[in-house]
Amino acid sequence: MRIGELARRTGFSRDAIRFYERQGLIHAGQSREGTNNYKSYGEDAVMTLETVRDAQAAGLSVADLTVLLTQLAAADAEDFDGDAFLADKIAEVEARIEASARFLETLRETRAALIRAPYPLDGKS
Amino acid sequence: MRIGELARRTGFSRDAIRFYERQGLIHAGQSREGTNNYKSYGEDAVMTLETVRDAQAAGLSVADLTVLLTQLAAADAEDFDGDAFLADKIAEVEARIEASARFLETLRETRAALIRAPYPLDGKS
DNA sequence: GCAAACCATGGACTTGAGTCAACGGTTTTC
DNA sequence: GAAAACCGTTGACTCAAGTCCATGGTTTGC
Repeated sequence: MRIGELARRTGFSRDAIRFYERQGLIHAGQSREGTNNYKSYGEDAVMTLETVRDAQAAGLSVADLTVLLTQLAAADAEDFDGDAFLADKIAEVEARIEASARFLETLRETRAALIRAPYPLDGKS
Repeated sequence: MRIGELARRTGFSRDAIRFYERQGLIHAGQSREGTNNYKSYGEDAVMTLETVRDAQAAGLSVADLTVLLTQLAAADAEDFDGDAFLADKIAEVEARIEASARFLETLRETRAALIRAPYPLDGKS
């Protein structure tokens, strides 16, 4: 598919997709027709970009993602030390989820308090 | 306490703390002695900054935090419509936690696969 | 057959979240 | 009583993650 369809299907802008491609997150072949120089993306690009979306929500940088994805692709274990990186990122994401859950609880309590007492200055009226 | 202690106790840099103060996230009084112009922060600043740390992990911007904190302080319900903002942020954080959990699962599966088959190119040796 | 919609490339620009450097004043410590 | 460590302010700078714009070529819809 071409970049427009990929953009529609993933919700990323074309410019963002091009940016990710420059960073090595996804790869495209040339249109087999050779007549134009349009790039052509496979279904895997959709999957990758969906993962990218989740990873961003989890706080990973594009640089981190690039390392992860290229290391997974070339998982030939000579550089299996990528496991340390992986373990690192897992710990990071776990910590971020915990912090987020704490903060979510704060938000919920705050909201409950506001709803319970919408007019806190009204005690003696 | 002065900014150095606040920095030590929260793990934020002095510059970051000053930045948050400029953005209205925390507030300081002047040192009561008046002899110098050092700012003086209360215990509440420590709490606030701890919340800020969690909120950042949850993906909130400093601008969002400023709105939340000032709205909570001035929760006099004339502008109770802040509830909509609150509900919004709650939904956002929930979504981010779910995406993060999905991504975490991906990371874990990846790691398990790598550990199970550390030398995937070695099938026939 | 032509206008509208699409594509690639390059480079400049933007925004958020700080960091850094320089300056001069203050407090602490030896 | 100095040197080291701290403080405030200002303004320039950085870095990530894109966005925007211009230019020029290609495809598609009517």
